[in-house]
Amino acid sequence: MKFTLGLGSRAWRVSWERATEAGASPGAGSGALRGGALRVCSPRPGRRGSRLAHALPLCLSGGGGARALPDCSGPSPRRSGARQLVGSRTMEQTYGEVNQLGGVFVNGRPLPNAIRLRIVELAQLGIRPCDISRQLRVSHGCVSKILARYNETGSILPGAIGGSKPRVTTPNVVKHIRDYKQGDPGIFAWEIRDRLLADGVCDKYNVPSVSSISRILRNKIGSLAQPGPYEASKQPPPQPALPYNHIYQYPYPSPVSPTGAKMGSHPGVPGSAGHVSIPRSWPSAHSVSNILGIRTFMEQTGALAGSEGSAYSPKMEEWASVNRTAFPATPAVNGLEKPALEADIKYTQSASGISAVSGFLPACAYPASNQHSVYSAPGGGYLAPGPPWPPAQGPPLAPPGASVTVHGGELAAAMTFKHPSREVADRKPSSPGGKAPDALSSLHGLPIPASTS
DNA sequence: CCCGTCACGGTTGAC
DNA sequence: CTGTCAACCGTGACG
Repeated sequence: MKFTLGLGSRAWRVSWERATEAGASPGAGSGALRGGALRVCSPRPGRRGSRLAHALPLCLSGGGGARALPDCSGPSPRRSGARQLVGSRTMEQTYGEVNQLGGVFVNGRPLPNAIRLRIVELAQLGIRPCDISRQLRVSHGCVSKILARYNETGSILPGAIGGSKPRVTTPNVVKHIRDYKQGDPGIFAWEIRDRLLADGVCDKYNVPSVSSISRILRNKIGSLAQPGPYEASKQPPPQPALPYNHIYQYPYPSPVSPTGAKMGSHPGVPGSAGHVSIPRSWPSAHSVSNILGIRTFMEQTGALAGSEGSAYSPKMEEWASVNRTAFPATPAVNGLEKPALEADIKYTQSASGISAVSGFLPACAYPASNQHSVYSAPGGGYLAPGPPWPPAQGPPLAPPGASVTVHGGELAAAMTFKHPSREVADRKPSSPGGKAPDALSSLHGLPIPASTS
């Protein structure tokens, strides 16, 4: 399979190659509606139509002032008609769509980590993907994808969205090229390339192409008789990676411990009869076990408060290195692609705006910042729209201890990464009888529906 | 019925 | 500031 988003290596053009750009005809409706989308290879007769055309009003933030910024920044308002807003205030519109299962999603955006986590969690409990799909109301394709990725990388986090491939011609590289050139004016670009590799300045993944080197020689070196703009000023030139640093702040707005407790498993802890053999010991802070840990509300609040702070930096870095070490060119720091946290960041940022959870929780688990708020349906949370699944009867599958109901708050909280040191303490022993909803039952005084099914 | 796959329309963020 | 590009997203249908 492709999709090798390997932990360590961030191949920018990974295998997940798809013909994408090829025939994408922009314009049509949102994904949900793209009924007419033509499938190049196999035209489907009747693609489903507009069932989703209407979006649901999910609440959203009412929260009133919570959001730091008016969401203008969100997905461009008024893009496809399909998107819909869920808010009452114009500025706070958020967009969301409902899939066939009744779940809410934001086209183009990753599912909340809480959901992702839940998917993995349920899978480990032995629940079949199809059931997970129904329970969480996430398309099975998505469930499949997330589980596949998890199995492959050990991470439940989405990949890096947006951005550009890190530059390979870092100041350091330029400097070396210049040195080589100065040392041997007649040196060829390809020789420089070889030397960069030989000297360990670059590796095969980030060595500049010959043409790039030529360009550097022509544009930079050529005129650089003296200290280049780079080193003169900044010693360690900003590595491309830097931009990703901010990611490390990873507060997830919603606290509360999720059922994470339920599994409460460390990589090897009893509990999940994971059909997904994942007893991997995943050093990452994002390991499922860690993730399942819950941060305390206060902890989170604090984190949120200091949005700019480095509440989680240490950990994140740790994770970073684990997760994305591979990009040689970009040293450690960014080992972590912003990517992973990206989504959360957003939440984070907005959260910070909210100042305290209090603001966002009442109505929405997430600060209503643009799309994200979509996931925060009031009370019901992500699953809100639509009848409980299965519709009328109890969940057929859920093992006793694994009721899979998801609460909005829970979801939001699920992904909070707790500090390792607290992990154990915070975790509740999983109780066979249930997932300890109590932890979730109230948040900051707010009652959260114990269960929806 | 299940599930892996992939086109699609979408968002994001660096340049 | 805006546009472009290339990454990723989840959905939904195919097989």
